[in-house]
Amino acid sequence: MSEAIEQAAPKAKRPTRAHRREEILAAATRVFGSKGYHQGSLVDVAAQVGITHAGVLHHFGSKDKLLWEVLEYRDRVDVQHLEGKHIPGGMDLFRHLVTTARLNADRRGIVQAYAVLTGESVTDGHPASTWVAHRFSVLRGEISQAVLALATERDVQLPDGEAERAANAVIAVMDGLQLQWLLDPDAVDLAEATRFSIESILTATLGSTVEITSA
Amino acid sequence: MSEAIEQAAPKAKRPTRAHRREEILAAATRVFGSKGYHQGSLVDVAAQVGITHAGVLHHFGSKDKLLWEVLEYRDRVDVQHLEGKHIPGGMDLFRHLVTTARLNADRRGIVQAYAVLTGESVTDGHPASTWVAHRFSVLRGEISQAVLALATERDVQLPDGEAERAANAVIAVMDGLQLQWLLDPDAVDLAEATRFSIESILTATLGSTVEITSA
DNA sequence: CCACACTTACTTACTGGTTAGTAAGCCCGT
DNA sequence: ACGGGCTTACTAACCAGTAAGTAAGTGTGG
Repeated sequence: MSEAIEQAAPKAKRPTRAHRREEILAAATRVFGSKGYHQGSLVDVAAQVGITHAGVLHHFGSKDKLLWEVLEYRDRVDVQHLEGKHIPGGMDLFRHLVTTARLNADRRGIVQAYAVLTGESVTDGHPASTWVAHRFSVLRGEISQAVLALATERDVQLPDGEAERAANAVIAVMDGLQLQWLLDPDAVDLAEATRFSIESILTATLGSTVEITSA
Repeated sequence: MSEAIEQAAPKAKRPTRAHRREEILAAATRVFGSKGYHQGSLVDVAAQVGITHAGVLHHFGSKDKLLWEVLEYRDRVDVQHLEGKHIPGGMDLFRHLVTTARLNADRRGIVQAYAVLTGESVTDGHPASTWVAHRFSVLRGEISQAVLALATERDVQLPDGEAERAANAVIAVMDGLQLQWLLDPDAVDLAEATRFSIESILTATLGSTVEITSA
């Protein structure tokens, strides 16, 4: 899917199609992140890679399609630091979530893009809404699975729907903390607050202290 | 502040200034909620009250000022169901938060407006960003105060900054749950999920079971 | 009590700006 | 020499804000 991203210096050759698309996706992530989808224009995106907005459309066809690829691009970046490509389960999943939060504290642009697009997605007919809804439902499934695994591991019998409630709370707290952190980075330590919140929810759900140790 | 809103049928007189402004604010809340601030136009707002966009500007001067008044309007609506106008402390505050969540489940428009504008506010130079940041800091203060009150009440010694961490988690979970609920109302029971999440955080923070009983 | 002065609540018409998308053509590398 | 990658040029739509005009109301002095 991504070959030939190297070749940085030698002669300023014409960029390959794949490389150019990657550049545009990175630029679009920055622009949509800092201005939102509707307010961020193709002209802005194009300017960042030194071409005109028609050049961007040449590669992506329409603004909507560009957004879709940006969202998929984020997914790719999100899991690229995992060794095995599969998402972990049980306690490893929560460790992964905290680790991601720690990494995110140094990737403001991506966090901002995610927050802005998620917020915008609740507007009527927004092109990102199905993507966000789908993402939530996938996360919900994975996290509630992990909660159930922990409960089984600790011989705890959970009331019906409790794992889903905990999963919703975990997702909510991560998104909410990102918002607060974006608006006032000094008020929230993203990684620490995420760890604290998830631990709290798991501890209360499982009825015994849960600690998430660093990876 | 609001006199002569009655007089429904008789002759279709000219609406008073106060009444007209109220109508426009309600319309703007709907429009900004369903389309966002940038994408929602003054023409949209004006059409909902049956005037032109210039008529809206006559009352509010500019789109930015209209937004500001919409945000203040939401604050007013938010606390109007409280008997005494002051915000409660201690356990009453958490009861209030859950009650508000329950009411919000039947006020989708307002929740949507809040979510959309909060999300948009993290974009660069957004007119709502200072309002949202201020709102967060006020909430943070009130909630951490309430957590401290509960801790004192139960003779619990909290580590330094623990009350603020809990407050951040509570705020985050409420915002995050609203997002999920807006995108998929069937996946989240707003009031129930809010109660569960806040109880979890408080229970874990205070080290003993906390239950939030209905008001 | 009523006419004249003034204010309020708009409308219509316009300005200057920005937008996504299209069409046609140019240039460079292969 | 040909095709991909791009530019220039354009369109049609939409935007917030301004200016000027109008009709309906309100207050007041005689």
